[in-house]
Amino acid sequence: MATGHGLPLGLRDAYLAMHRRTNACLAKTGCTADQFVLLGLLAHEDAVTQQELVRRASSDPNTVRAMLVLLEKRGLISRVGHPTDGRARSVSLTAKGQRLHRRQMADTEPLRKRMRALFRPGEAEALADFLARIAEALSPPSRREYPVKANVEAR
Amino acid sequence: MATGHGLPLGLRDAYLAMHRRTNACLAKTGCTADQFVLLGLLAHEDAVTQQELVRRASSDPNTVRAMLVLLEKRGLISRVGHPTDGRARSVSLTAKGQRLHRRQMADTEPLRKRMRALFRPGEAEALADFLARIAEALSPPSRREYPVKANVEAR
DNA sequence: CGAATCTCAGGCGAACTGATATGC
DNA sequence: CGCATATCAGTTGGCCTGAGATTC
Repeated sequence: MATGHGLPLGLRDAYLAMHRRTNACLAKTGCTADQFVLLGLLAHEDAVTQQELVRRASSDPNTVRAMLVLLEKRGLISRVGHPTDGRARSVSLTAKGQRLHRRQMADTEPLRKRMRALFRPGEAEALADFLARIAEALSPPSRREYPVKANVEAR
Repeated sequence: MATGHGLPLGLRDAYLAMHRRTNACLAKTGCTADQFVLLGLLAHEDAVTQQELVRRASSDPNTVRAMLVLLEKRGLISRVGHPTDGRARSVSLTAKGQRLHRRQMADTEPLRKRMRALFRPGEAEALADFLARIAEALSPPSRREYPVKANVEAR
C-alpha cells in the first residue's frame, strides 16, 4: 500500500529508505551518503580525474567539485594537477581518507548485509540487471553508448 | 561497468536517472519531481492530512510542509482545518492543481512508457516486489508493521 | 579556432534539528 | 498529564544555471 502503484514510486521509496539508513550509519563519521560514494569510487580506483568521478557518481562537475572541496578541507582527499593533461586534476584518497573509508565500510556493512538477506540466489542478480536497464535507458545521452548526434538539443 | 558492483549503487543510479528525467519533464510546469509526487498522492485521494502525506511520500513533516507552502502559494492546493481533529489540516487539490496534475501526467507518460518497455511480462512485477522488500526492510521503525520497542536506540 | 576541464558566483528545493503552540 | 499534529527558525548538503579561465 505504501509502495503502491508503480515502479517509479517503488524505486523512489526504496532509494530514499536506503539513502536515509546510509546517512544514519555514516553520521558519526561526518560524511553524507553521497560523499561516501565518492570515497568508495576513489578507494576502488585511485588517481581519477574529477570528470571521471562525475561520470561514475552520476553527478555533475559543480556538485562533485563542491563535495571534493569539503572532503579536501577535512584532509580526506588530495587534488593535484594531472601529469599529462594540464586542464585536469587528479584526485586521490589520503591515508586519512583511506582509513575513514575502511571504517565507513565496516559501519555500513550491516546495512548491506540486511539488503542482501532480502533476496534469494538469483534474485539479487535479476534486480541489479533491472536497475541497470533503467539507469542506462534514462541516463543522459552523453553517458550512453552511441554519441548520437541525433537531435540538436542544446543542453 | 558504470553501475558496477552492488545493489546500492545500482539502486542509486537508477533512481537518480529517473529523478532527473522526471524533473526535466516537469520543468515547464514549474514543479519538481517531489512536488509531483505530492500532487499525485492528492489526486489519488483527496482531503488528506499532512501527516498522511508524510507517510505516503516517505518524507518528514517539515519537508512536506515547506513543499505544501510552495504549492499553496501557486494556488495548486488548499489547506483547511480538519473537521473533527483541530490539530490536523486537510489538504486538497484545487481545480487548478487538478488541471496541472493531469498535464503533468501527460508530460511524464512517455517516460513511464519507456520504463515499462524495459521489462517483459513478469519482470516489472518482480522488480516492484524487490523494491518493496527494500523499502519495507529499511524504512524507519515508525513506518513498519510492529511498533517494536526493541532496542532503546536514541536517534 | 572549437572543445574539454575545471573554477567561481549565485540561487533554490529538499532534508534535517530543535523549539514552540495547540488540540487530542 | 502525555501524545500527536503542525508551525516556525535556522542550517546544511546537493543540484542547478551561467559565466569565465585555462589548456588540449
